[in-house]
Amino acid sequence: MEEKIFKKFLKDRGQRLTRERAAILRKTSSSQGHFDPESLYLEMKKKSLKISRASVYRTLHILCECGLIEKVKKTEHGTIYEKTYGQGHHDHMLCLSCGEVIEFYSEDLERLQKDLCKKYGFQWTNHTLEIQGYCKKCLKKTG
Amino acid sequence: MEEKIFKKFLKDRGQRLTRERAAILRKTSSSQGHFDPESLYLEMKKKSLKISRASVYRTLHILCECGLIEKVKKTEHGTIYEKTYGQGHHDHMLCLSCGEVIEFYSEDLERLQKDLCKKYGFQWTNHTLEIQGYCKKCLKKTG
DNA sequence: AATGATTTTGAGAATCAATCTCAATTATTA
DNA sequence: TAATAATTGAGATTGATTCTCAAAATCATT
Repeated sequence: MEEKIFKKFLKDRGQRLTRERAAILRKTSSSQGHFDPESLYLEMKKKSLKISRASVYRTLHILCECGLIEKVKKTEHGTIYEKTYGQGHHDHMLCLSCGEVIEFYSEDLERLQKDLCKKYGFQWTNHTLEIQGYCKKCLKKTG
Repeated sequence: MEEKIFKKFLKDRGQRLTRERAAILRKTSSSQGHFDPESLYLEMKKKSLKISRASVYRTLHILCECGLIEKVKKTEHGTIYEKTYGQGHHDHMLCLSCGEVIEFYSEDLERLQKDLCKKYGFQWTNHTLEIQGYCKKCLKKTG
C-alpha cells in the first residue's frame, strides 16, 4: 500500500521507484517506532543490501515530502524520523542522555488542549508536545 | 541579578566568573527573544569584545545548566536559545495563517504532564508544546 | 607581592551528521 | 536498440559543535 502511494508520488514528479528506494521504503514501513538515517543505513548494510548513505538521506527526504514519514526532531545524535502512515497521533518524551524516544498518548491531555484553544478563540489543527528529560534506563545507570 | 545567580552557581562548582563569561551573560541577558551561538559570537566580535567560539559554546552550555537560558530548538542552521530568567514558562499557539504566536500557560496542563512522566518512569526536566491552527483574527477574516 | 595550585582561554584540529559532486549505471522513451 | 533522463555510490565537502593543550588568568596562602 505504502509502495503504491510512493510510486504514484514519484511518478507525478517524473521520478522512479528504484530498487534502492523501494528497499528503504520497506525498511521504514516495517519499522515500529522511530529511526535515524545512520542506523537505518547500518542495518541495511548488515543485511547485505547494498546501499549508500547518500541514497538513504536522499530517499528519506523524498519520503518526508510524500508524507509517509516525518521528521520528529533534530538531536545531537542525528535526526529522528518516524513513519506516519497508519499511525495515530501521539506525543513524545525524549531522553536527553541516550536520545531514546518514548511515545505516549493521553486523552486528558488532548481534551485539555482543546479546551484551552476554545478559551483563546483558536481553531486547533494539530500540535506537537515534547517532554525532555531522562529515561528509566539512563536514570538507573547514573543513579 | 543574573550575574549574582551565575556567580553563585559557578562558585558552588569551583568555577570562576571570568571576563569572558560575564560578557556572554550580559549579551544573553539583554537579548529579547531568541539567539544562536554563531550570531552571538559574531556580534561580540563586531563590538571588538575579544572572545573565541569555544568560549561562547562553553559558556552557553553552563548558562543552560544554570537555568538562565534554555535550548529552544535544534535547526539546520544551528541551535536556538532563549533567556529564561524573568520569563515565566509558557507554551505556544502558532497561527498557520498570519504567523502570530499566542503564549499561554495552564497549571492543569503542567500537572497532567508530570503525572504522565511518573507513569513512564521518566524524569521530567522541561517540555515544549506548540499548538498549530488558526487565530481568532484570521478566522474572522476568512469566515 | 610572590608562590604554587587550579581554572580558563583561544587557535586550530577533530568530529559527526548531512549534503554535494560527478562519472558510471540503470531505467524509460522513441 | 539508440538516445534521453534519472539515479546511484564513493568520497569530498560543508557547517555546527566539541576537543586539545599550551599559554594566560585567577585564586588561596604565605
